Amino acid sequence: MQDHIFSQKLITWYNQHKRDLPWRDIHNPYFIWLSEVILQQTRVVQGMPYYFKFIETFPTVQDLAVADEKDVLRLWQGLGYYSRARNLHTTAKMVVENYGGKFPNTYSELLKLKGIGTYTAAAIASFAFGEKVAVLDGNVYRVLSRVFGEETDIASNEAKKVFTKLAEAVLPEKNVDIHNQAIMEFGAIQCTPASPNCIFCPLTFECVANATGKVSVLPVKSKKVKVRERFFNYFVIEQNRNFAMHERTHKDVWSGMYDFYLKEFTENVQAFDDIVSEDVFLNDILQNSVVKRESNTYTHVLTHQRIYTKFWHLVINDDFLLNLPSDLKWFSLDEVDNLPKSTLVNNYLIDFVF
DNA sequence: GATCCGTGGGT
DNA sequence: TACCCAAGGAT
Repeated sequence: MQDHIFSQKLITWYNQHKRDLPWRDIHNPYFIWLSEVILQQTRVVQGMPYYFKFIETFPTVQDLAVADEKDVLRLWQGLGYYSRARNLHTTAKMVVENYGGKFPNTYSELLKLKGIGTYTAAAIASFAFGEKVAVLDGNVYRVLSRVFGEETDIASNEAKKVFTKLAEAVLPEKNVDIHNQAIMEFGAIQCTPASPNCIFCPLTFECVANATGKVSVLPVKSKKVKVRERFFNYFVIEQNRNFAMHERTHKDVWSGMYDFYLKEFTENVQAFDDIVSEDVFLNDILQNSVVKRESNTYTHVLTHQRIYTKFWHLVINDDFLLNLPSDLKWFSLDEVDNLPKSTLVNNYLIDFVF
Protein backbone atom coordinates (compact mmCIF):
# COMPACT_ATOMS: atom_id res chain seq x y z
CA MET A 1 0.00 0.00 0.00
CA GLN A 2 1.27 3.44 -0.81
CA ASP A 3 1.76 5.70 2.18
CA HIS A 4 -0.49 8.50 0.95
CA ILE A 5 -3.34 6.02 0.40
CA PHE A 6 -3.05 4.97 4.04
CA SER A 7 -3.27 8.57 5.22
CA GLN A 8 -6.15 9.40 2.88
CA LYS A 9 -8.17 6.43 4.06
CA LEU A 10 -7.52 7.31 7.69
CA ILE A 11 -8.61 10.91 7.19
CA THR A 12 -11.74 9.87 5.29
CA TRP A 13 -12.64 7.50 8.11
CA TYR A 14 -11.83 10.21 10.67
CA ASN A 15 -14.11 12.78 9.09
CA GLN A 16 -16.99 10.32 9.32
CA HIS A 17 -16.40 8.85 12.77
CA LYS A 18 -14.47 11.29 14.94
CA ARG A 19 -15.76 12.13 18.38
CA ASP A 20 -16.58 15.73 19.16
CA LEU A 21 -13.94 16.57 21.77
CA PRO A 22 -13.46 20.03 23.31
CA TRP A 23 -9.72 20.17 22.64
CA ARG A 24 -10.19 19.38 18.95
CA ASP A 25 -10.22 21.95 16.18
CA ILE A 26 -8.67 24.57 18.44
CA HIS A 27 -5.23 26.14 18.12
CA ASN A 28 -4.64 27.58 21.59
CA PRO A 29 -1.38 25.87 22.59
CA TYR A 30 -2.14 26.27 26.30
CA PHE A 31 -5.44 24.40 26.03
CA ILE A 32 -3.91 21.77 23.77
CA TRP A 33 -1.01 21.29 26.19
CA LEU A 34 -3.41 20.93 29.12
CA SER A 35 -5.47 18.33 27.30
CA GLU A 36 -2.43 16.35 26.18
CA VAL A 37 -0.91 16.15 29.66
CA ILE A 38 -4.26 15.21 31.18
CA LEU A 39 -4.70 12.46 28.59
CA GLN A 40 -1.30 10.85 29.15
CA GLN A 41 -2.09 7.26 30.12
CA THR A 42 -5.64 8.39 30.79
CA ARG A 43 -8.95 7.68 29.07
CA VAL A 44 -10.93 10.48 27.51
CA VAL A 45 -13.95 9.95 29.78
CA GLN A 46 -11.74 10.07 32.85
CA GLY A 47 -9.80 13.15 31.80
CA MET A 48 -12.64 15.24 30.38
CA PRO A 49 -13.96 16.67 33.68
CA TYR A 50 -10.41 17.60 34.70
CA TYR A 51 -9.90 19.44 31.43
CA PHE A 52 -12.99 21.57 32.10
CA LYS A 53 -11.96 22.20 35.71
CA PHE A 54 -8.49 23.33 34.67
CA ILE A 55 -9.47 25.71 31.87
CA GLU A 56 -12.12 27.22 34.13
CA THR A 57 -9.86 27.60 37.17
CA PHE A 58 -6.78 28.58 35.16
CA PRO A 59 -7.98 30.20 31.91
CA THR A 60 -4.46 31.25 30.92
CA VAL A 61 -0.96 29.93 31.46
CA GLN A 62 -0.33 32.99 33.65
CA ASP A 63 -3.17 31.98 35.97
CA LEU A 64 -1.64 28.53 36.33
CA ALA A 65 1.87 29.90 36.83
CA VAL A 66 0.93 32.07 39.82
CA ALA A 67 -1.13 29.37 41.55
CA ASP A 68 0.08 27.46 44.60
CA GLU A 69 1.35 24.00 43.75
CA LYS A 70 -0.95 22.61 46.45
CA ASP A 71 -3.98 23.96 44.63
CA VAL A 72 -2.83 22.53 41.31
CA LEU A 73 -2.33 19.13 42.93
CA ARG A 74 -5.71 19.43 44.64
CA LEU A 75 -7.41 20.05 41.33
CA TRP A 76 -5.55 17.05 39.89
CA GLN A 77 -6.66 14.87 42.83
CA GLY A 78 -8.10 11.54 41.69
CA LEU A 79 -6.47 11.56 38.25
CA GLY A 80 -3.25 9.81 39.27
CA TYR A 81 0.36 10.17 38.13
CA TYR A 82 0.69 13.34 40.18
CA SER A 83 4.10 14.24 38.79
CA ARG A 84 2.11 15.39 35.77
CA ALA A 85 0.51 18.10 37.91
CA ARG A 86 3.80 19.17 39.46
CA ASN A 87 5.48 19.29 36.05
CA LEU A 88 2.47 21.13 34.66
CA HIS A 89 2.97 23.85 37.24
CA THR A 90 6.73 23.99 36.64
CA THR A 91 6.24 24.34 32.90
CA ALA A 92 3.60 27.05 33.30
CA LYS A 93 6.11 29.07 35.31
CA MET A 94 8.82 28.41 32.72
CA VAL A 95 6.57 29.57 29.88
CA VAL A 96 5.76 32.78 31.73
CA GLU A 97 9.29 33.52 32.90
CA ASN A 98 11.40 32.28 30.00
CA TYR A 99 9.07 32.59 27.02
CA GLY A 100 7.12 35.74 27.84
CA GLY A 101 3.94 33.79 28.49
CA LYS A 102 3.82 32.39 24.95
CA PHE A 103 4.34 28.69 24.33
CA PRO A 104 7.39 27.81 22.22
CA ASN A 105 6.15 26.88 18.75
CA THR A 106 8.53 24.15 17.65
CA TYR A 107 8.88 20.49 18.49
CA SER A 108 12.47 20.82 19.68
CA GLU A 109 11.75 23.78 21.96
CA LEU A 110 8.63 22.15 23.44
CA LEU A 111 10.70 19.06 24.23
CA LYS A 112 12.76 21.10 26.70
CA LEU A 113 9.78 21.71 28.96
CA LYS A 114 9.03 19.57 32.02
CA GLY A 115 6.49 16.85 31.47
CA ILE A 116 6.63 17.23 27.69
CA GLY A 117 8.21 14.22 26.02
CA THR A 118 8.35 13.12 22.42
CA TYR A 119 4.65 12.37 22.11
CA THR A 120 3.34 15.54 23.75
CA ALA A 121 5.84 17.77 21.93
CA ALA A 122 4.75 16.29 18.60
CA ALA A 123 1.07 16.65 19.50
CA ILE A 124 1.35 20.33 20.45
CA ALA A 125 3.68 21.17 17.56
CA SER A 126 1.35 19.65 14.98
CA PHE A 127 -2.05 20.54 16.48
CA ALA A 128 -1.27 24.09 17.54
CA PHE A 129 1.40 25.11 15.03
CA GLY A 130 1.02 22.75 12.08
CA GLU A 131 4.58 21.46 12.28
CA LYS A 132 5.19 18.28 10.31
CA VAL A 133 6.04 15.85 13.08
CA ALA A 134 4.53 12.43 13.71
CA VAL A 135 2.85 11.54 16.98
CA LEU A 136 3.69 8.14 18.44
CA ASP A 137 1.45 6.94 21.25
CA GLY A 138 -0.13 3.64 22.23
CA ASN A 139 -2.75 3.95 19.50
CA VAL A 140 -0.18 4.62 16.79
CA TYR A 141 1.95 1.66 17.87
CA ARG A 142 -1.08 -0.60 17.58
CA VAL A 143 -2.37 0.71 14.24
CA LEU A 144 1.03 0.65 12.53
CA SER A 145 1.92 -2.71 14.00
CA ARG A 146 -1.22 -4.31 12.62
CA VAL A 147 -1.56 -2.55 9.28
CA PHE A 148 2.09 -3.09 8.32
CA GLY A 149 2.61 -6.35 10.21
CA GLU A 150 5.45 -4.88 12.26
CA GLU A 151 6.25 -7.37 15.00
CA THR A 152 8.97 -5.56 16.93
CA ASP A 153 8.22 -5.76 20.65
CA ILE A 154 6.79 -2.34 21.51
CA ALA A 155 8.26 -2.63 25.01
CA SER A 156 11.78 -2.75 23.59
CA ASN A 157 14.08 0.18 22.97
CA GLU A 158 14.35 -0.76 19.33
CA ALA A 159 10.60 -0.30 18.86
CA LYS A 160 10.62 3.44 19.38
CA LYS A 161 13.04 3.92 16.48
CA VAL A 162 11.28 1.44 14.21
CA PHE A 163 7.80 2.82 14.80
CA THR A 164 8.90 6.44 14.68
CA LYS A 165 10.35 5.75 11.25
CA LEU A 166 7.11 4.08 10.15
CA ALA A 167 4.99 6.93 11.55
CA GLU A 168 7.12 9.47 9.69
CA ALA A 169 6.93 7.48 6.47
CA VAL A 170 3.13 7.60 6.36
CA LEU A 171 2.94 11.29 7.26
CA PRO A 172 1.31 13.38 4.49
CA GLU A 173 2.73 16.67 3.20
CA LYS A 174 -0.39 18.60 4.15
CA ASN A 175 -2.88 18.30 7.00
CA VAL A 176 -0.38 16.67 9.34
CA ASP A 177 -2.46 17.75 12.32
CA ILE A 178 -5.55 16.02 10.95
CA HIS A 179 -3.53 12.93 10.05
CA ASN A 180 -2.13 12.72 13.59
CA GLN A 181 -5.60 13.12 15.11
CA ALA A 182 -6.97 10.57 12.66
CA ILE A 183 -4.48 7.78 13.36
CA MET A 184 -4.96 8.11 17.12
CA GLU A 185 -8.74 8.25 16.85
CA PHE A 186 -8.64 5.25 14.53
CA GLY A 187 -6.68 3.31 17.15
CA ALA A 188 -8.99 4.40 19.95
CA ILE A 189 -12.29 3.62 18.22
CA GLN A 190 -11.77 1.21 15.31
CA CYS A 191 -8.44 -0.59 15.73
CA THR A 192 -9.03 -1.31 19.41
CA PRO A 193 -6.74 -3.47 21.59
CA ALA A 194 -9.29 -6.25 22.16
CA SER A 195 -11.61 -7.69 19.52
CA PRO A 196 -11.65 -4.91 16.92
CA ASN A 197 -14.46 -5.07 14.40
CA CYS A 198 -12.34 -5.75 11.34
CA ILE A 199 -15.40 -6.45 9.15
CA PHE A 200 -16.21 -2.75 9.10
CA CYS A 201 -12.62 -1.54 8.88
CA PRO A 202 -11.74 0.66 5.87
CA LEU A 203 -8.28 -0.95 5.82
CA THR A 204 -9.41 -4.58 5.84
CA PHE A 205 -7.79 -5.37 2.52
CA GLU A 206 -4.57 -3.48 3.17
CA CYS A 207 -4.03 -4.73 6.73
CA VAL A 208 -1.21 -7.28 7.04
CA ALA A 209 -2.38 -8.47 10.46
CA ASN A 210 -5.85 -9.13 9.09
CA ALA A 211 -4.44 -11.05 6.13
CA THR A 212 -2.17 -13.18 8.30
CA GLY A 213 -4.59 -13.71 11.18
CA LYS A 214 -2.38 -11.84 13.63
CA VAL A 215 -4.73 -9.07 14.69
CA SER A 216 -5.09 -10.53 18.18
CA VAL A 217 -1.34 -10.91 18.75
CA LEU A 218 -0.27 -7.50 17.47
CA PRO A 219 1.25 -5.34 18.71
CA VAL A 220 3.74 -7.60 20.46
CA LYS A 221 4.31 -6.41 24.01
CA SER A 222 6.55 -8.38 26.34
CA LYS A 223 6.87 -6.70 29.69
CA LYS A 224 4.77 -7.82 32.59
CA VAL A 225 4.90 -5.60 35.65
CA LYS A 226 5.61 -7.18 38.99
CA VAL A 227 3.43 -6.00 41.81
CA ARG A 228 4.88 -5.22 45.23
CA GLU A 229 2.69 -5.80 48.27
CA ARG A 230 2.68 -3.22 51.06
CA PHE A 231 0.85 -3.02 54.36
CA PHE A 232 -0.15 0.40 55.66
CA ASN A 233 -1.50 1.34 59.05
CA TYR A 234 -2.70 4.94 58.98
CA PHE A 235 -3.33 6.68 62.28
CA VAL A 236 -5.98 9.34 61.83
CA ILE A 237 -5.12 11.64 64.70
CA GLU A 238 -7.95 14.01 65.62
CA GLN A 239 -8.24 16.59 68.38
CA ASN A 240 -10.91 19.27 68.70
CA ARG A 241 -12.00 18.49 65.10
CA ASN A 242 -8.51 19.16 63.82
CA PHE A 243 -6.53 16.52 61.98
CA ALA A 244 -2.81 15.82 61.92
CA MET A 245 -1.65 15.58 58.32
CA HIS A 246 1.72 14.94 56.68
CA GLU A 247 3.06 15.97 53.29
CA ARG A 248 4.63 13.10 51.41
CA THR A 249 8.02 14.22 50.17
CA HIS A 250 10.19 11.18 49.69
CA LYS A 251 10.63 9.19 46.51
CA ASP A 252 7.48 7.13 46.72
CA VAL A 253 3.91 7.18 45.52
CA TRP A 254 1.84 10.33 46.05
CA SER A 255 4.76 12.69 46.46
CA GLY A 256 3.45 16.16 47.34
CA MET A 257 0.13 14.77 48.52
CA TYR A 258 -1.01 14.72 52.15
CA ASP A 259 -1.73 11.71 54.31
CA PHE A 260 -1.86 10.61 57.95
CA TYR A 261 0.72 9.27 60.38
CA LEU A 262 1.85 6.04 58.79
CA LYS A 263 3.29 2.79 60.07
CA GLU A 264 4.28 0.60 57.15
CA PHE A 265 5.18 -3.08 57.17
CA THR A 266 6.41 -5.46 54.51
CA GLU A 267 4.09 -8.16 55.78
CA ASN A 268 0.67 -8.26 57.33
CA VAL A 269 0.91 -7.33 61.00
CA GLN A 270 -2.47 -7.89 62.63
CA ALA A 271 -2.00 -7.27 66.33
CA PHE A 272 -2.44 -3.67 67.40
CA ASP A 273 0.27 -4.03 70.03
CA ASP A 274 2.75 -5.15 67.40
CA ILE A 275 1.84 -2.22 65.16
CA VAL A 276 2.36 0.45 67.80
CA SER A 277 5.17 -1.21 69.73
CA GLU A 278 8.36 0.80 70.04
CA ASP A 279 6.66 3.89 68.64
CA VAL A 280 7.15 6.49 71.35
CA PHE A 281 4.85 9.03 69.76
CA LEU A 282 1.92 6.63 69.39
CA ASN A 283 2.31 5.18 72.86
CA ASP A 284 2.32 8.68 74.28
CA ILE A 285 -0.88 9.43 72.41
CA LEU A 286 -2.63 6.22 73.33
CA GLN A 287 -2.48 7.11 76.99
CA ASN A 288 -4.58 10.17 76.28
CA SER A 289 -6.99 9.20 73.54
CA VAL A 290 -9.82 6.97 72.46
CA VAL A 291 -9.65 4.60 69.50
CA LYS A 292 -12.76 5.82 67.75
CA ARG A 293 -12.53 3.41 64.85
CA GLU A 294 -10.57 0.48 63.48
CA SER A 295 -11.44 0.42 59.80
CA ASN A 296 -11.75 -2.53 57.51
CA THR A 297 -8.84 -3.22 55.23
CA TYR A 298 -8.78 -1.03 52.15
CA THR A 299 -7.07 -2.74 49.21
CA HIS A 300 -5.65 -0.07 46.98
CA VAL A 301 -4.29 -1.28 43.65
CA LEU A 302 -1.65 0.67 41.74
CA THR A 303 0.33 -0.27 38.66
CA HIS A 304 3.30 -1.63 40.60
CA GLN A 305 1.87 -1.99 44.08
CA ARG A 306 -0.97 -3.48 46.03
CA ILE A 307 -1.43 -1.59 49.27
CA TYR A 308 -3.44 -3.15 52.08
CA THR A 309 -4.44 -0.39 54.46
CA LYS A 310 -6.09 -0.18 57.84
CA PHE A 311 -7.07 3.16 59.36
CA TRP A 312 -6.92 3.65 63.12
CA HIS A 313 -8.90 6.72 64.09
CA LEU A 314 -7.64 8.19 67.35
CA VAL A 315 -9.44 11.03 69.09
CA ILE A 316 -7.11 12.82 71.49
CA ASN A 317 -8.47 14.16 74.75
CA ASP A 318 -9.30 17.85 74.37
CA ASP A 319 -7.06 19.01 77.19
CA PHE A 320 -4.04 16.90 76.34
CA LEU A 321 -1.13 19.02 75.13
CA LEU A 322 0.22 17.01 72.25
CA ASN A 323 3.60 17.66 70.65
CA LEU A 324 3.38 16.63 67.01
CA PRO A 325 6.46 15.37 65.20
CA SER A 326 7.85 18.06 62.90
CA ASP A 327 6.43 16.48 59.75
CA LEU A 328 2.85 16.52 61.09
CA LYS A 329 0.68 19.61 61.15
CA TRP A 330 -2.85 20.35 62.36
CA PHE A 331 -5.57 21.17 59.83
CA SER A 332 -9.21 22.00 60.27
CA LEU A 333 -11.76 19.92 58.38
CA ASP A 334 -12.10 22.64 55.74
CA GLU A 335 -8.35 22.77 55.34
CA VAL A 336 -8.14 19.00 55.08
CA ASP A 337 -10.71 19.16 52.31
CA ASN A 338 -8.53 21.62 50.40
CA LEU A 339 -5.32 19.60 50.74
CA PRO A 340 -4.30 17.31 47.87
CA LYS A 341 -4.80 13.71 48.92
CA SER A 342 -4.47 10.27 47.38
CA THR A 343 -7.67 8.46 46.48
CA LEU A 344 -6.88 5.98 49.26
CA VAL A 345 -6.80 8.68 51.93
CA ASN A 346 -9.71 10.52 50.38
CA ASN A 347 -11.81 7.37 50.38
CA TYR A 348 -11.44 7.01 54.14
CA LEU A 349 -12.32 10.66 54.67
CA ILE A 350 -15.41 10.31 52.49
CA ASP A 351 -16.45 7.11 54.22
CA PHE A 352 -16.11 8.31 57.82
CA VAL A 353 -15.14 11.97 58.23
CA PHE A 354 -16.62 14.34 55.66
C1' DG B 1 17.40 1.62 30.08
C1' DA B 2 14.49 -0.93 33.19
C1' DT B 3 11.55 0.71 36.61
C1' DC B 4 8.52 3.65 38.72
C1' DC B 5 4.57 6.75 38.82
C1' DG B 6 -2.40 6.30 39.78
C1' DT B 7 -6.79 5.42 38.75
C1' DG B 8 -10.71 3.31 36.69
C1' DG B 9 -12.94 0.58 33.23
C1' DG B 10 -13.16 -3.55 30.25
C1' DT B 11 -12.91 -8.53 29.65
C1' DT C 1 -10.22 -13.08 39.76
C1' DA C 2 -6.53 -11.48 37.45
C1' DC C 3 -5.02 -9.15 33.86
C1' DC C 4 -4.79 -5.53 30.40
C1' DC C 5 -4.31 -0.88 29.30
C1' DA C 6 -5.36 4.21 28.50
C1' DA C 7 -3.42 10.74 23.69
C1' DG C 8 3.75 8.88 28.41
C1' DG C 9 7.53 10.92 31.02
C1' DA C 10 11.30 11.05 34.34
C1' DT C 11 14.98 8.89 36.42
